Amino acid sequence: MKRTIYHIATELGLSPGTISKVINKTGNVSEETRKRVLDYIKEVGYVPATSARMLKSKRSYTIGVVFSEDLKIGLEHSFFASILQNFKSYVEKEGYELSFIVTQLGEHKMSYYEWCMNKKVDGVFIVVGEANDDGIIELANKNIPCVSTDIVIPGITSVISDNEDGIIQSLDYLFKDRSLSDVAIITGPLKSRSFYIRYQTYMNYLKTNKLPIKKSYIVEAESFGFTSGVNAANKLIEENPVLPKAILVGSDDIALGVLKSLKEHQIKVPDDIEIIGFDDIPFAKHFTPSLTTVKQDKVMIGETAAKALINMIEHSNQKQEILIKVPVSLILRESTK
Amino acid sequence: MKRTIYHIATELGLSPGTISKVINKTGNVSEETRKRVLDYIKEVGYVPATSARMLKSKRSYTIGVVFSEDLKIGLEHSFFASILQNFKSYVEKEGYELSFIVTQLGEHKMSYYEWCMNKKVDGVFIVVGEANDDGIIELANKNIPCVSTDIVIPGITSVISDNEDGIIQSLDYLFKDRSLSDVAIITGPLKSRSFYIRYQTYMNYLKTNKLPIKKSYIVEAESFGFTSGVNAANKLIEENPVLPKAILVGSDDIALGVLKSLKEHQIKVPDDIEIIGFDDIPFAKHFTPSLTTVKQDKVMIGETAAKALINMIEHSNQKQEILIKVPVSLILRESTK
DNA sequence: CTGTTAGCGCATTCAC
DNA sequence: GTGAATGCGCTAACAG
Repeated sequence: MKRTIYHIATELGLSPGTISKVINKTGNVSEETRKRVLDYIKEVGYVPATSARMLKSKRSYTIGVVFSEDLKIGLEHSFFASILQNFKSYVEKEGYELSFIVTQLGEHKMSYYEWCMNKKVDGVFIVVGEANDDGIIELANKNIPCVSTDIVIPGITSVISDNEDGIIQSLDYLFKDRSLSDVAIITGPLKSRSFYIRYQTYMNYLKTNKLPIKKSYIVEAESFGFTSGVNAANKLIEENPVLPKAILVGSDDIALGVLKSLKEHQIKVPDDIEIIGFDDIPFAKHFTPSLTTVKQDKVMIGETAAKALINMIEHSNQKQEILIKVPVSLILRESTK
Repeated sequence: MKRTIYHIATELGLSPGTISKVINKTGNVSEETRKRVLDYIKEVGYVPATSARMLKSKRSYTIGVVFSEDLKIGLEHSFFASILQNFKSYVEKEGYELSFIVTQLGEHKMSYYEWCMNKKVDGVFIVVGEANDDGIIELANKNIPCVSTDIVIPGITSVISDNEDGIIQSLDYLFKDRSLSDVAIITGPLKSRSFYIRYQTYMNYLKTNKLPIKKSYIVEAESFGFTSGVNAANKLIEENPVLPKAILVGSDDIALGVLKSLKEHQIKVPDDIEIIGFDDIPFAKHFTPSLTTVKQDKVMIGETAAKALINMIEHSNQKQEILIKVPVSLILRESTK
């Protein structure tokens, strides 16, 4: 049977207000009746109707997810999907649920922020989106708890892998442990922030360590995928009669393409050249040769973001621009010696 | 500024009821005022507060998504993620949004169905779940529009790839076009319905075509991934001094593992043995050798499911047990000749 | 400590 | 064709 607080109030000989109080842990209720109500509620399986509660209390225990499709990065993208999955698991344990933010409600087009107001979401998690997207900037400027990953947005908390450290670990390994001399880089599109940071770190590393910088050893892939890796490697090979001893690659997807190109050119990995990727996608360890790479901790990213957001929702509500860096680790496999 | 129908009513010199009528296309409103209201609404960007609307109208324009985590198939699983993505794109165009169904709301544990009632979702899309899960069975038995994919549940509409046809196409190719004699099968865990159907179809094909069935040519992988493919292939090789001419593999993930094992055993693909997978995962075309496989149309599955569900929601509301099969196609690549 | 009451913003009668 | 009244189920403020 469908019940309201009124039903359970009369059934218990109490008033609706009291029921509401015990449910919301607010106001004074004697321990005795509190327990009585709680027991009864559990017994009959009563749950407050979310819509009515939302109407009054102006919140929804729901977190909006920005997963823009404009970038044609959908849920198919395992990296983001995985972060979202881990985020989801965590917030659900805390009693929140997820709802995808859309920019259209029925007929009406609306901004992310309008949608949030309309749905009364408690906070938003920006998984995929562009830092200069108007909708996202509006969100950042309004007073609604926000956490992002991957992209960094002025004014809001971001949880992101320690890209710098990943590159430094890789480079230390190549230059120091392996004592190599020349390390090239094949980066992903530099308009993407993460790729840019990785590239920057590489450049800085060479500079601060007074290592030679060779322009032809720097190639920017035209896109994110395997094929662009193949193309980038082809270009590198073409332009360099003498190849570097190692290549740092901006992402595993691209790196696997690089490996493919190398194989087609009969260049042996890791004997002729060593390769290090970034991400540790599931397939990295299955490829032949398996790929040495910087592992991003998707579980920790998702959970850290979840914790940060819930904390903002339940406590401060204070928005602050923090960059939370999640540690990465270099996984050594066959593509390096 | 935040508005309610009352605001816009007074601003227009009308009454709230009238506004409501034009928004909901109900009752009689003169064409003139209708237009006036519509225009004004658009101008000021008014959108009815969902919570209030839900409270009254008992619906939410939201579709619940069952994406059980019990099977440890999360959003990371690209096949399901992709279907969900395509489903999402479609329903959003139609003005619906997605919300993940959870079984816990705050403190209270609840069933899928209770959650649906509470959230007043208009329908549910079962992406990942077990056919014999109590929660799912309850959903199927209640009067709420439901569509599933991958799993088939008594009483509800399911959208699923034409597994039979995929296997028949593969087998026809191998036996008829290529005139091979022996084709083995490495199937995924048979407790999974899709794998079971594929396996069944293989057996039936051999039987009806009076082809010899060799027990050692039938291997069930212990799990879904790459590694289980390696193991299964190892087992097949071990048990068969004389290898089959081709292997049908239950999924691409497994097939790539099989290719790896073959490579390690110095068995040439496709010269010594030909391989056909199932799914057409993104990586299938990048592997060396690239994998011939049966492509599942994730776009069509997602969209077909969306259409079916929206149709149920907006029209019949009649639940019916239908199995909608989505065509598959054999993609020829290097792993076959 | 508990009960009463007034909305939250909208949709739906039922009058007009 | 339009407006006023009522209630959806709940919370919060206030009385008692």
